[in-house]
Amino acid sequence: MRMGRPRSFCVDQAADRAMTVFWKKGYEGASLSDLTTAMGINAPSLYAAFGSKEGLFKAVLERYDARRSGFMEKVLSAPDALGVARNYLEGIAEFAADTNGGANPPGCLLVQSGSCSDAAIPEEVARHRAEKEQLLCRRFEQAQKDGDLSKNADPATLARYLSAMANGICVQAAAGATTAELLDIAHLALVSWPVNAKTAPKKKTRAAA
Amino acid sequence: MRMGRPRSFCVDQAADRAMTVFWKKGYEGASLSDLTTAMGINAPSLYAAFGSKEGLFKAVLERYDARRSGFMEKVLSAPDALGVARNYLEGIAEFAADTNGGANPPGCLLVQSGSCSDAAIPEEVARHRAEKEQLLCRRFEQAQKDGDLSKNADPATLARYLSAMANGICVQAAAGATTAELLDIAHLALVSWPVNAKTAPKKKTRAAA
DNA sequence: CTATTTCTGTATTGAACGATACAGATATAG
DNA sequence: CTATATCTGTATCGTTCAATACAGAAATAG
Repeated sequence: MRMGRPRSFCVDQAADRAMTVFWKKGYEGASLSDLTTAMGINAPSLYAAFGSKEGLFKAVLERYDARRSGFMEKVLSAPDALGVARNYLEGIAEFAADTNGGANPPGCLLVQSGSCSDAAIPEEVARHRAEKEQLLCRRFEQAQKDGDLSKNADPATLARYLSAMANGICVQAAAGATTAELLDIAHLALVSWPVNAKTAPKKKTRAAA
Repeated sequence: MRMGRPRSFCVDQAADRAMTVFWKKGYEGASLSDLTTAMGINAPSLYAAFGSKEGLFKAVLERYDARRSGFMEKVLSAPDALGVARNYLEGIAEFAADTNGGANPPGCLLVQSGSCSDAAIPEEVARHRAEKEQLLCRRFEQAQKDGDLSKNADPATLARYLSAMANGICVQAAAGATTAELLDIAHLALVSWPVNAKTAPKKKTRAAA
């Protein structure tokens, strides 16, 4: 054990509790008072552990990613590109409407804080979103090699499309849409998938794998 | 002219200047100091004209709607449902990436401020988004009567789909996507339009995955 | 044991927040 | 003209903000 008085709280648990505050109120809306109360610690402990409010927020984003890494793995492990897309959008639709028993508001933490007096915050959040978009893009590049995605399709565009759709679903969820409504949107979005649609980007029909 | 000393500034112009501040920094991030500086007036004048920071924000939202009412009219006046959808998404894609010569950031004012310590703000913004969604829904109901939209399609779902897509496009724009990228997304989203797709949604009843 | 290190709670910091009191300026009403 | 009403700028209100100083508590190291 390290020298000195041991920490009396769990950093991960504290970050989890801070997450719900940021989620509900946004970065600027979450005051230090809100945060320390929810985390069950005092301000000096927060600063010792996370450095600053921004440091805490970044730690929360990392924790958010860690929580949802299992979801992305499941999405990417689908047997073909369409399966990936379906897993992704359906998963987002269900997740976005899930308030986790009231622990968090509907929507997605990474789609909040779109603007902020400190521009570093929206940029940081956007970076986390872009990470997932890139995972999708890479997966679709592989799908093209595997032959389960049309050579005419552009993996980057498809990934951007899914990402945009997912973000839009989260906005709708935050405004109170039901899971069923979100799933309807997701399914409508999947109709345009190159393998399904007759009017694929750059016209050339291709047999399904 | 009214009794008393006349107002020395234009309310609409002041609201326009406040709009860019809210747009860049969000509701909470925009301080009274930021706002009065941009508006070129002092705090008492702001409070006399708008009542409060929240009152100013609501006035800005109304002004935003007024500015874009011409766009919605043009969108809704398309000859058929697909034309409406295309006008809408293409217009959003172009608008979202347009910084108006640096006057405003990319994205949409109505997609910012997703969370806030005062929940009335996200609700107000969501209400303004929902207004446009309802306009689309009504237009699609009319399109069904006119026969240029499949009877199997659900106008409300289609409107929600377009709205979600538009919001997603705005999120991508705020993160720095180019007009061309946004248009690619928009066009991909239009492929799923019932009139185009062979696999149109056949049942209005909600089905689980 | 003593010395050192690190965390804890209390109490507080200066700055910035949203919002006003006030007095002077400028209009109308009679 | 005087009286009244409304807007203007200055100067400031009390509150809350994010962030710390400090002293005591609780661990290790020798």
